[in-house]
Amino acid sequence: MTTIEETTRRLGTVGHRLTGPRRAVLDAVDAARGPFTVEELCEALPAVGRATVFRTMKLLQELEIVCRVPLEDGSVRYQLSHGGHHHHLICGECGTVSEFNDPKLDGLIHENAVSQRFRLASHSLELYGRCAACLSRS
Amino acid sequence: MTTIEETTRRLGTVGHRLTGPRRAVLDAVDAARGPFTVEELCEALPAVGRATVFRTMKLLQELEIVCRVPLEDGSVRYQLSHGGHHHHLICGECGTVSEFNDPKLDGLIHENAVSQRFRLASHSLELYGRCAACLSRS
DNA sequence: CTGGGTGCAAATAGTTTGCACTCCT
DNA sequence: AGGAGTGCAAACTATTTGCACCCAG
Repeated sequence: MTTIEETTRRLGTVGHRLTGPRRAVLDAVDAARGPFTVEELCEALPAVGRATVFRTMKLLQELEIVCRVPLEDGSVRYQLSHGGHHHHLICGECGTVSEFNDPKLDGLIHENAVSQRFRLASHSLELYGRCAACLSRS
Repeated sequence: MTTIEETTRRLGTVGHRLTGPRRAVLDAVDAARGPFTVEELCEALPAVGRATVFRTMKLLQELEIVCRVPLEDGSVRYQLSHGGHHHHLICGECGTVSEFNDPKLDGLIHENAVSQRFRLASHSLELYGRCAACLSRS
């Protein structure tokens, strides 16, 4: 099932409308190979209003269709997500962002919270460095 | 040794000047009990120019005197840091941010990077939830 | 005395909001 | 038909920059 089909279905079940602009944003997000900024999305969709792009991106984040990727310099990218809890491997050379998940890691994070008597609600972990492709290329 | 004394020394060794405005920013940072925004710092220091506050904060981050704390909503706070590598426990109720460090955790993060053939340069981990003080209060 | 540092104002970037209008369902 | 969704422009928040002036070393 494509992202678009799946999302169309999800939008419906959650009581949202599938409108032209939303479809356009979704297409653009789906077509993007890697991470992108809202600005880039706006440029790719001159027919869609800026505010709508922002509103739609917020919606897609809530639906876990895209995820927010914070870079080291404080800027933010977005990327089509596989959904669910995960962490990011962010390549500083090519910009590629891949997702990974490790229950052991999450467990250890939880243990730390417990030992500090902290009630953990969520956490975020980003790894910065160079991806395998860039390493082999150099 | 106080933060101010230590920083004065550090500024000198790295070839930076200890000026009035820098001293003022440093005093304000040192006086802050918890995390703060640059905006709050500016309000507390009407005599210091906005740009200088930003420039000084950037400098203090490089010297690891303060650290940047990204909140869940994407906004950013700063806080006097103990320096060195650490992670954050961020209380969504009182806003308190405490630092912690766990070599086992860092080790596991490293293992994940290795298994993905990713050359890890750095990473950041933030835990969001409620601190012990807030939990016992309710 | 001289270059790093500063203040100010303007510029830039990123995001949100008010409101009249549109169009899915 | 009716309310969710949209476009636009203006408002906002956050941060940076150009430039003339200043002062710590």
